[in-house]
Amino acid sequence: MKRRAPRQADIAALAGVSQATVSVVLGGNQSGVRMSEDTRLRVLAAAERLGYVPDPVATRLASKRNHMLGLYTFKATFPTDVADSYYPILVGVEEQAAALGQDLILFTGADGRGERTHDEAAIRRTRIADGCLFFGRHVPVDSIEKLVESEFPLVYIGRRDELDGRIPFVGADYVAASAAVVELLVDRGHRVIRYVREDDDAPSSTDRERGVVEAAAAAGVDCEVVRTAVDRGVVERWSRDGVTAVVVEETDTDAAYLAVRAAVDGTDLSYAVLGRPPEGGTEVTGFEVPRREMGRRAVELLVELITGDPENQHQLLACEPVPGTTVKDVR
Amino acid sequence: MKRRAPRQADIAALAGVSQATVSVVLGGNQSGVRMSEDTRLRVLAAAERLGYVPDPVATRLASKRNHMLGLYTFKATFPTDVADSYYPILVGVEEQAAALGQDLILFTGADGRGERTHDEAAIRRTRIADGCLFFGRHVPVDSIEKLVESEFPLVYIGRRDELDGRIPFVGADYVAASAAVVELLVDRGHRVIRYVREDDDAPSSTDRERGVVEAAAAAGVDCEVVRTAVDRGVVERWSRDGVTAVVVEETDTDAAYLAVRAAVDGTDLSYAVLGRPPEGGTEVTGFEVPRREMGRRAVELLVELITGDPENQHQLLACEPVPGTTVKDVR
DNA sequence: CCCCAGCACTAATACGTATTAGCACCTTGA
DNA sequence: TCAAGGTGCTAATACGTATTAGTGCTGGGG
Repeated sequence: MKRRAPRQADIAALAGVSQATVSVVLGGNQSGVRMSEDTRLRVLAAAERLGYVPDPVATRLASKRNHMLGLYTFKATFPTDVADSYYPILVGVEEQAAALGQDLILFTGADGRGERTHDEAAIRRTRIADGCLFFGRHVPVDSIEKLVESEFPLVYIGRRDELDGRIPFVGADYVAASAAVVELLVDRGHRVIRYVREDDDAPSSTDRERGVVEAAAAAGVDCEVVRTAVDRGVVERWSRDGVTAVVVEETDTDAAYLAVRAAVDGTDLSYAVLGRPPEGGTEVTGFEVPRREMGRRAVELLVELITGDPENQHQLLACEPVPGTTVKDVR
Repeated sequence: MKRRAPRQADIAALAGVSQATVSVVLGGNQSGVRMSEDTRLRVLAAAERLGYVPDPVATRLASKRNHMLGLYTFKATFPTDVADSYYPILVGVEEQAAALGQDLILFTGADGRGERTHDEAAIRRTRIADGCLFFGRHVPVDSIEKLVESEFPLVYIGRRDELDGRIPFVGADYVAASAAVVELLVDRGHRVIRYVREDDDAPSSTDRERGVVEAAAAAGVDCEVVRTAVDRGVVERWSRDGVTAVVVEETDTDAAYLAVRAAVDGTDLSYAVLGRPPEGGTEVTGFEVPRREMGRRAVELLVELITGDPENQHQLLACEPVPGTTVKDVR
């Protein structure tokens, strides 16, 4: 009783032509095969009547494109925490994909646990799409290298420098944005500051550190980098050392930021964040990562890679500064 | 320079066997073909040496299912407003899809504008997946009917009664939940209330109205249904008429709710919402729609439909009451 | 009447893997 | 010596579409 989805062969039978003819007609006759208008219309009518939809898998096997973009993230795609940093990225991706007429395949990985492992098989599966976006703090280099080697179009969301720059990406310019935060502190008179960061060497962390350290050096400011947990005790020590401001990295969990905020509360230390924490009353000094725009641009770049005329395979987007209210002037 | 990825045929040549043998060996010999251990090892060794990786596209073409579920929504999939009501649904869908080893295809529609029209072609495209989830206040009946007719597995998120119940769904029991809200008002002594609803006859609206009206009738309470905009003037009139409480429908936009809240502010009218508006200080009396669970269950049901042993094709989930603080006692 | 030039299609094949019927060979027993 | 039964593998085909070389037809000119 179960009617199968219609295929080109069914259309062909209905229209009294061959499967090849159907393929040619539905494909818009790219190769310029001679075809009467009458036949063309008969085929189209038959296709319409049967509600034909091309099988993307077969399409893909037989040729090139199927107008689907993959999206592979190294954790649950829809995090429970709505405020999570990459929701805006997804918004941008979806927007631009729709604008360019591409569907989206979310590769969920097969394990079903939240923490996505770097699953070889799952990553390979991305080949079903015309190309794939990847997102995550780290790169499973071997798997990704295989894809890159075989010239499978892919774009990372976030700067990457693995594989000698052979990984195209759209990222945020954390170096410049972080430097700007430090410069703001300097302008306000701060001369002794601390930088608290995650103990994890993803580019998004090292870039921020670079921006901070370089800007501090350029201004001749004392800036120690701290990779350990911060509490009241640490803050008191800082005060004795003449520290007047703290800069904190922002991450998904915001653990470091929250710790610093709690420890600093009630003191007269200034603080700033290298990003923009979820709203919570006070506007914290820092900058806005253009996540939505990153999503959009990543899709744009990916489609360019697929169609073969990529503009700039390594894009860094500027971050808008957020003045905020958590940095005071130092006399 | 572009080395083709090795195929089973290459392995076969290297190991001195046929492609079929390679397929059998690499497939773990599910069908119990007789095979000497020696040959098996030769094949595996050859595969290893060539760094073979199965082509997922070909694999899927050759087998029947592709382990992809579609998700079609009648507006932008990732709404800009993060608090939007269906984000939690997506979370549930993704969770359960991952748990069941299914990938997700988000059909973006080809037009690229935010407001998704009921796009025939886009809806047909859902056939790409093994089955598809649909979500939206209304049903494009003709398109959906074609899918249902051809026994394409689909599940609506939200109750539907179109097509004589031939549309499987997972919805929320708004009738019961709405009745419970009215019963709570009655318990607190309210005898004259008003029900403000959208002027739109989606099932999620009519179900709520039914719950409210039936519960009011059962309790012998005066409850007029209001479909027009509410402002200060209206509220004042209500007060003169002895109204002590208002019940408001909750929707995506929350326009009605916000209007009522504003109009009621400062008066001593009680109010309750048929749902749970985004946090904004006070906890409003109402109920929690189990959206995430709906997403999960919808995926579950869809997979059952695909594999052929559906439990219950029409599921209504209970909503957890939220006591809240916006209903006062009436002496 | 034959030949050639278009015309309108189609036959054949490729893409890479999965599935299964069945072939060729060997051993054993009578 | 032949049948029966077992072993080890392969030929053939399916999956659905894209591509291209080529086939049969028609009509007009010589």
